[in-house]
Amino acid sequence: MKFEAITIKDIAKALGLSTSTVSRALRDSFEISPETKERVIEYAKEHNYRPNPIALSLKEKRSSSIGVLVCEIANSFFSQAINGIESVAQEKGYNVIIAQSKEDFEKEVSSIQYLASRSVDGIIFSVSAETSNFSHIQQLYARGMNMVSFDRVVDFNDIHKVSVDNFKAAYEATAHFIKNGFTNIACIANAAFLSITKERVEGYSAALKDHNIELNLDNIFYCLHGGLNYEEVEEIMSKATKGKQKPDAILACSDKITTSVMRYCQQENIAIPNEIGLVGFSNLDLTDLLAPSLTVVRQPAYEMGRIAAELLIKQIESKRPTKDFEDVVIPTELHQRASSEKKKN
Amino acid sequence: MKFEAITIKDIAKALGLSTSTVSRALRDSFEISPETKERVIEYAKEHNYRPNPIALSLKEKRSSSIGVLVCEIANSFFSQAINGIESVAQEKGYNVIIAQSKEDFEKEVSSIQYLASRSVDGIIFSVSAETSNFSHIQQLYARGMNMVSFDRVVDFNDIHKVSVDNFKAAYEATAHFIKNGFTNIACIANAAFLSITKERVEGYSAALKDHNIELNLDNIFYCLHGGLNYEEVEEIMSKATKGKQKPDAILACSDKITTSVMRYCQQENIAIPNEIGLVGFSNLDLTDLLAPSLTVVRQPAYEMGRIAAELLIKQIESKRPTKDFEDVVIPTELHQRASSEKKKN
DNA sequence: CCATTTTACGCAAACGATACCGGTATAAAT
DNA sequence: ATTTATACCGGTATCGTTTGCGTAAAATGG
Repeated sequence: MKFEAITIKDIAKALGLSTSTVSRALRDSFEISPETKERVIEYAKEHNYRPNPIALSLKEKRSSSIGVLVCEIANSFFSQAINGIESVAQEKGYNVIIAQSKEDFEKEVSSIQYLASRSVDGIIFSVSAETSNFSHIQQLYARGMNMVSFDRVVDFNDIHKVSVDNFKAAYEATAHFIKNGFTNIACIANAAFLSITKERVEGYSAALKDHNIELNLDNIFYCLHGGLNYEEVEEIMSKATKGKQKPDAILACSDKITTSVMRYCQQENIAIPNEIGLVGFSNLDLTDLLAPSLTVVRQPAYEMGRIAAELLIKQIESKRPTKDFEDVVIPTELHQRASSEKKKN
Repeated sequence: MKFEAITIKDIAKALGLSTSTVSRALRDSFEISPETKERVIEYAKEHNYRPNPIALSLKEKRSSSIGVLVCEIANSFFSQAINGIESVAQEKGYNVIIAQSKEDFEKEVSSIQYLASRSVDGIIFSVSAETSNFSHIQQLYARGMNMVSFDRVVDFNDIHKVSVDNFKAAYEATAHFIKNGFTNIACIANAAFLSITKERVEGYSAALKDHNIELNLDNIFYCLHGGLNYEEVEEIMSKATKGKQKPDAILACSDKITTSVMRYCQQENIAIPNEIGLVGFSNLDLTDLLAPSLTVVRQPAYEMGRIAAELLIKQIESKRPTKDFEDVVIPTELHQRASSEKKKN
């Protein structure tokens, strides 16, 4: 089945006019007599005429749509970010096309190529957990595609970036632990080469150092697949809690990891926070209702999405190549709750 | 800035061929000599040629993209469903364009019109909480747009529908309450005219009847805005719990409502399940970790998304108009946990 | 060696909308 | 009566791609 809609040609034929006249009448050109305009507009309205956006795209060399590449839509952080992106896009007359990498490098490359081949005017992307090489992105960017790097940002300059202050977020969370009396704090992070991972681990390390706690590299764990599967976190937790130097607190550096850690502790009957403290990055809006209520680092995902979309659309609609690249860094919020309160002994 | 990519014309000019020859060479036509093919393909590869999908769309009268209209992306049910839709779309070579109604009727109408004007080959939609009139959808559908009604389905026939067995879901949840000793069960549902609301309320009512509990209409509450804002649920909860016939259990009929009810109970220090039992529709994957662990009705959102996308794409690619319309009804899962266990007195 | 087939390619139309470059008809000005 | 201005409208190229048709040149057959 195909959806056949009325075209400017149909109107022209029906009214005995040329397509150019119809086009001008619809665009309210001064060269068309009021009567003709009226006839055309009436007919168009009656037959529910809409200009074919595809024909326009071809002519204008722009599609009025932007692509969004994330690892997974069904993730509170990303779905909130997409919400923000969609809001701005809607306001400015753009479509949003989504693609998922599922933390798979190959899928990321093919998705971005697919989006690229001129079906979108620009791309907002957060790289997959497997992405340590950005050449596919850099090439596309060099060829003139408008792009905004977002959340897990790239390591090269001259591109708009929107992210949170990951260093500070992890620093504050770690300092919060220390202030609450935890000393042997483990950090379960995402894949090691991701920007967010590096920054968070650095923040974590810096906080330890500033509080005169020696950094133990065995306390830092990486999830190669971003904690996409539970088993990954399970293995790490098993290793961490069954070692001789069992940590008394855990900083979980992603939504998925946080949830998995909590689930593991429940399954293994590890009491939070008495046996082990927990602070997690999470954008779920019911972490306050968990048992125990969870101390979280919350990222302003919606706002990040809005900013990224605004930057991208501004770049798309700019006549001149962008000169000043923004590196927007947004603060996170630490919500202090029960999971990180050490019981006084 | 504009992304200028190489076209078939550029290749033709560079190699001293006509565009038709290049086109045929790239499509491996038998009319082109092996040497010419080789030259063209080599050059195309070298310059990273990709056919312009917009030009193709114009010619083929299809865009290879499908639209998805939901009320809100940042909702676990819908983001999981979109995940499923995107998976199938990706497999079959389609783009996914998303739009949000934000539970607003006007926004739904404009979004669907926008998607419609031939920029998508088909639409998967779940209507907004404000939608009681389906004429905008029916008109578009009658004009030949491929559509699949999903989750909150329409009330007319001859269209593919994908939903869960809402009647049974609510029936089972209510029966579960009764079995556990609850008798004065309230039901907080979505907007009254939604298909899911009607079916759930009917299931709830039927379960009461089958267990010889008289239906009290004052125990049924509706959220006009689908519980999108907390205040809506707060008001209902306040009214429900401060009445003379205070319910001893609540069936919360959507993700948002469930979370809001829990939050209200915590704020007002209403003990779950001792003071009030709770079963909620929810697709969040950590409801087992809540305090208390939450009895939920879980909908197979990912699977629903996949089925809807498969039906839609099958319809799009079918030569003949669809005759047999599917009404796919998928069972839900009742996960029994602490929030609905009445303490024996 | 000529007739016929085959091979290999080019031309042009088509998809829908726009915009430049015209053209014609009427009316006003000279 | 001729020119000029103005108001209105049409023709056509364009965007990138595919495809039916046409046709040279080469290959084949007798």
